[in-house]
Amino acid sequence: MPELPEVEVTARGLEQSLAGSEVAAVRVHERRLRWPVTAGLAKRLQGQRLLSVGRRGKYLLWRFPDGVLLCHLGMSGSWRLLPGVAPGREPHDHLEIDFSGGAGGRVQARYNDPRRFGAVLWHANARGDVLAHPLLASLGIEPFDPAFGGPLLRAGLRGLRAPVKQALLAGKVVVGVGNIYASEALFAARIHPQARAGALGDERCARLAQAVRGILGQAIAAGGSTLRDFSHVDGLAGEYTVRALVYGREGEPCHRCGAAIRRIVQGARATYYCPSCQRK
DNA sequence: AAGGTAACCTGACTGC
DNA sequence: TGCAGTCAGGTTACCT
Repeated sequence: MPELPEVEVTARGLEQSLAGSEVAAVRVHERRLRWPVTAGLAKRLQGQRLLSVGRRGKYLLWRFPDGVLLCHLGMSGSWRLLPGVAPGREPHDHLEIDFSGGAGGRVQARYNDPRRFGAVLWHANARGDVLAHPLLASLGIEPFDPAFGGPLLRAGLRGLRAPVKQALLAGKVVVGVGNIYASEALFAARIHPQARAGALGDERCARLAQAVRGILGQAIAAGGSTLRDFSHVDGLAGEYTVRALVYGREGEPCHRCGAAIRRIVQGARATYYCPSCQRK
């Protein structure tokens, strides 16, 4: 589920409803996520006012006066907002945070994560800037940073012998390109997923940078809907119809040239591409 | 030091 | 219907 667009939309939703309100209670039902949920989380959060909710890569950053709640959704995590003091729990609801005193009155945020690949960690301000946290320090540039573009992408890929698909996915050059969007961006840029990352020239890097930004931007505009599941047109006169052009379409005709879409495996992950439109 | 691979987990789906 | 096997949108840790 969660690639960058969904994380971005989640951050905006949380910030809109919860910023300015205060943590009234925290209940941790299951600590065993990717790493154990920080011990004593309730004590650290209790009574603190949520300042903002942002994002770095696919990490959510809940900023409080004393520190930052770092949260990653892994493969199957999600946050839901429930009005008031919502009773009952669904399977895989691992964490609940009750907020009060904000614009929306009492609101509860619940973290659900069937596969438990996600993370919920507290970073105290006393430990320094959260962006220097080991999980964040080596992340690539944000795709919507004005500095990101062909030249920076090319500089980042220089010298890499890995296939460009895997270089994108690694997130060391630019963050936010998940498995679906990697295939989609390469299709949009007409670059073969097995092309050597370091071999891409100025022009193809410029196309790829633009494709990455374009695809992610579209998905955010469409409300963070993930390409794969998105099958219906939304109400706005079909303005934001986002669908996968190659991902999950093995054997189906390419929308650009009609050739059969191929599926290969790179680093144990599926990649889809058009063998005719995309060149090494 | 870049690059490959195993590992973390549950659930949905496929084919016998 | 049941059961085994495969695959899933992410990332780190570890080995070469």
